[in-house]
Amino acid sequence: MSSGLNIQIDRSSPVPLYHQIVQGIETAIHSGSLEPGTRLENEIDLAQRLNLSRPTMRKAMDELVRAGLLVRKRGVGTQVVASQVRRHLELSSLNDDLERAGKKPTTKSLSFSHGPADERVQALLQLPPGTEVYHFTRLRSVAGKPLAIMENWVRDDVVSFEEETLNERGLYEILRTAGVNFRLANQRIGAMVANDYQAPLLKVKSGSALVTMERTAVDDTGRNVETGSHVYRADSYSFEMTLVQR
Amino acid sequence: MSSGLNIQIDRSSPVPLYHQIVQGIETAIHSGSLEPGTRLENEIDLAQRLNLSRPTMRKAMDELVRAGLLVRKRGVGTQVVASQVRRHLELSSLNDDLERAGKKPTTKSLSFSHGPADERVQALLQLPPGTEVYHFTRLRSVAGKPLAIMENWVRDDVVSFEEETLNERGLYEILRTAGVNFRLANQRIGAMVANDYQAPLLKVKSGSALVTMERTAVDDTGRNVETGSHVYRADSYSFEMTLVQR
DNA sequence: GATGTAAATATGTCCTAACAATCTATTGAC
DNA sequence: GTCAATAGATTGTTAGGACATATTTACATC
Repeated sequence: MSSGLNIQIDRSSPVPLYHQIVQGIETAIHSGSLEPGTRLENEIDLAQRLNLSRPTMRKAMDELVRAGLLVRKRGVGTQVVASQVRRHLELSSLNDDLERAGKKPTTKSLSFSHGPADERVQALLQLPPGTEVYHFTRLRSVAGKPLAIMENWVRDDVVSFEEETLNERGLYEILRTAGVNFRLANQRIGAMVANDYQAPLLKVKSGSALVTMERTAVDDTGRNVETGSHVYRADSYSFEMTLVQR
Repeated sequence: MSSGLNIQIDRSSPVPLYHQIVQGIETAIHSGSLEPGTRLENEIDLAQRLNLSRPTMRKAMDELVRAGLLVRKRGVGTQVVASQVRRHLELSSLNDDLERAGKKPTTKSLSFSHGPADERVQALLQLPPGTEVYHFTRLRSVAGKPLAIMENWVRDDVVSFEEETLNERGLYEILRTAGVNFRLANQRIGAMVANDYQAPLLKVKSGSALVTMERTAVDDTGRNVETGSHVYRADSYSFEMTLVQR
């Protein structure tokens, strides 16, 4: 079964060629023109037909394999994965995720302070002596329905801002604007039951299930810029991800 | 600050060169000889010094960047990440994880059956007509302490086994032995509170927090081999992971 | 009919080479 | 002194080629 893959390559575009391929195949899969289970043409033919070198084609396929859209097997070929592939758990903020999903999240600041960090936060952010932190708590809602309580600590040598800003823009958006380029984050997902402080804020009964998430984010200079501890209503939120065998 | 990185390369080894580099740098970081924040030599020099081509060196570094151990910045250089990097959330089973951690998990089968799948499982596994499934529930404990209740469905055209086998070996181990090569998995992590069935099995009070995980695993031929729905005691289990910016 | 062998096919690894884009630090002009 | 242009350093992208290794298929042999 030949794939009949037809991708437009624009060599004058600033978008790297391999990324154009990634987008092209992604689109073909999501649009249904590449059905699950389809075997792709082999790398060499495909590269030749699109006037690309094999390394470029391979780099594109590598990305798709890592993203979980394709499966490769030596000596056999490359196949479209036969499953509804979920978006990879990306390094993004809740705010971004919601906006991308077409929702309109609102945020309300519950507390805001600026000063020295306690020992735990100092260790998590590996703060240099003298560096202080912003510490704040926010309630995020969608369509009037509370979704998450978010407590965060941000080092004050990367950005400076006021409490009001947090009501208008997402934290990651603020940090990106300030020139912070996030590269990776360590996070831990668990569960707890809502206590008497959380329950009324999230409009759930005390004792309801909550998803917890703790995250520390690192920027491209290697600094631990931000750490946070969030809780989500379990009936409205869960973490989806695709794991790929290395 | 030069890194003084010294890695032994064995060209007669069957282990790919780029993977030897990955291991070498990983070891150097974990052993402390490459401290967090250290700038590595540039790719070209490093490749030359180890008698490798730059693409090979880059491939190794790519992996380490994806694994969250290194951070690269164009025009600047490559740095060791200044954070305690957690192991990436891998495509592995709970049993594997526990054994790797030195624990000795025990498993008790709670139910076992073989027959046609219901609609939901049929869709999740994209079962071809006529294919049936094994359906079973297990309780996993560590040091006598119950940790998780695991309900799984496995298509019967990849493996055949008995209930007793599940008490002795992990599911993924059984499947791998049967020649299944897992490539990726889609999973969703959430939370719930323990109901009256779960609570006594896990030896927690009804209403305690549980972490939930649903997973469907795909093998190297693109088949959805297995799907499962697990619950974990929230006081003993959480999911840790490193997210990397693409 | 079962079994082993070889060829065809596909991905995996590795190399050399060149140029582009970005960031830093320095230099020079005003 | 300040700001802009520039040079150097470093990673990012792309090309083309060669050989290795795994898998399947077809064929020959027993």
